[in-house]
Amino acid sequence: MYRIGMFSKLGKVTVKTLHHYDEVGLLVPAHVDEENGYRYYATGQLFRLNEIMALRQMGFSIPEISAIVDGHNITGILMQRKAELESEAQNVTDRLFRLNCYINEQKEGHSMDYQAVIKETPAYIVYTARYTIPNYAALNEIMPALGEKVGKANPGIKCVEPGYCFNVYLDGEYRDRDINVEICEAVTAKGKDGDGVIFKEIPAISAVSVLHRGPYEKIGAAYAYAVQWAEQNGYQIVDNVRESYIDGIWNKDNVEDWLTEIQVPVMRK
Amino acid sequence: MYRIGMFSKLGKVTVKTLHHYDEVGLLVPAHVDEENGYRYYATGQLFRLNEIMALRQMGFSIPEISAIVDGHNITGILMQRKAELESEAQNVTDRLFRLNCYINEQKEGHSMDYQAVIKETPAYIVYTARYTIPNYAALNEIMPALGEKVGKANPGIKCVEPGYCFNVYLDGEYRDRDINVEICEAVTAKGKDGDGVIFKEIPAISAVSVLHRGPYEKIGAAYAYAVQWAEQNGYQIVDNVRESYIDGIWNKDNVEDWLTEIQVPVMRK
DNA sequence: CTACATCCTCCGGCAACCGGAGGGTCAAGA
DNA sequence: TCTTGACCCTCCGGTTGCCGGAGGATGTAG
Repeated sequence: MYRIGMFSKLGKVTVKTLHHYDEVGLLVPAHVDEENGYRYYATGQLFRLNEIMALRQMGFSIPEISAIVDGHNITGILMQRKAELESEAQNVTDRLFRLNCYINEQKEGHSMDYQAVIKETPAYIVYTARYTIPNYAALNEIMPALGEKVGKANPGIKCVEPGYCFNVYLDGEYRDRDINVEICEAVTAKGKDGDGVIFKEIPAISAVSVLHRGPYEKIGAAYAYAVQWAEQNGYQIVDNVRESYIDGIWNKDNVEDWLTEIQVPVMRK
Repeated sequence: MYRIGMFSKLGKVTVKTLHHYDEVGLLVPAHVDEENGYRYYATGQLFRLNEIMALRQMGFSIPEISAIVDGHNITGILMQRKAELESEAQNVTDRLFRLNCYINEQKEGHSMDYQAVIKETPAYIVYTARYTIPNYAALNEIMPALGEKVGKANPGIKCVEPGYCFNVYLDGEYRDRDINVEICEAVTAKGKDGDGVIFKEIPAISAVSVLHRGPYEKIGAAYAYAVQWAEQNGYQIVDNVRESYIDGIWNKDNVEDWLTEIQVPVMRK
């Protein structure tokens, strides 16, 4: 029987770790002196310690290790951890890829015009209406008119502004004229459909988010960047692109201050 | 200017996170009401928020992000993080491999005779002497005699027992007769060489550690397991194998209680 | 005027320990 | 026999990036 310091050297762990394992009941000393509280370990406990360390080195948590060494539901925990590790591996390579993209952009020095980031958007209830518009500027008339129309037809419905008004572009590719667009505005509850207006619930998704500042004519670059970034980083585009209007003609006079978010719905490939 | 709740929805982060970023100075509100402490954010701050989120998704810490977005020593931090991520990727695949090994052994059901674990051994000062012994049992006579001899020749030197007496096997392969062995015993300071005894300092290393219980004749299996495990898990053996004697004839009568640790010095391939 | 949503500031918790304070214990040397 | 130094104990706070909740103030809609 050794005192904790010696046992810690035999097992190559710190005394603090042994204290901790004692406290959580993972490895309790073979004997504890009742007078002074000294912990005494038997050499045979090195087996258990070695197993604990082996499992720790595979990344198991302490409760998991407790379960494994005590023989509870071993296979389940093992398989779960395996899945976790696999997704973690995926994660790390993703991060590495993104970091490399970032470093490259940094080097090329075009001063980071755009920043892509993955965001989880919640589910919304929206009303929608489809249009084919000649150009982006036409939105400035259509959207307020539509809002008013829906508001009148459904008096109880409240709009969940801001940023929760967005458009979905139905064309597979970017274009700046004769655009097929579905205007969506998030509301608190479903109203009744009619007059080209449809209420629907759209699910929560992950999306690549890119912010664009300035007039809508130049938004193609942000759009292109987001799509390219998604492809490069191993994401698959799973739905039409959305644009969410944050600042615009309704609150900013200067076109250069308009702010729009591009959202490209994606999934892991 | 939006209050924190709205801004958190625009940016798809929690209010708690914004509080935290304010507290650590990473993203402070454009304006704070002096009366009630309400935080107000400008839409333009979404750019900074997006950059922060992008960097967080690459795994940077908050101090690192602060440095990056404020433009300090960007390249250094980026490269460092890249290196970290690469070693992390290595780490995760290693873990995964080890876990798979473990799962396989579990399945094959030979009840985990041995457990391999990587340990960091510290540097020691040791005295050494080389012998060719006919079999393991011969150690039981040689080792105490050697200890006594060295003790007499170097009165000031203390032995750092236990477990710090180990043998290094000079044969490249395992054998159970005519063994070339270097006996090493850790001591507190260097003494003077002579009579076949040499003091030396051995450096800290990583080693695969496997515990063996029972007589020395059966130790070959543990030895084999350790070496095989090291190879399978992508480690390179960088030095002769050591055996560290934890329990033996000096304190246990029953041979089945003898406890020995095999240490195979390794490095990442 | 009254809900109700939203905001504020603490405070504690999470995982697996580490570091240190403050104080008791033990063996060896003077 | 006393002292020194190594070792041991418990308790407390800190690490990272937030989350959850308590308790209380504020803002907005009906």
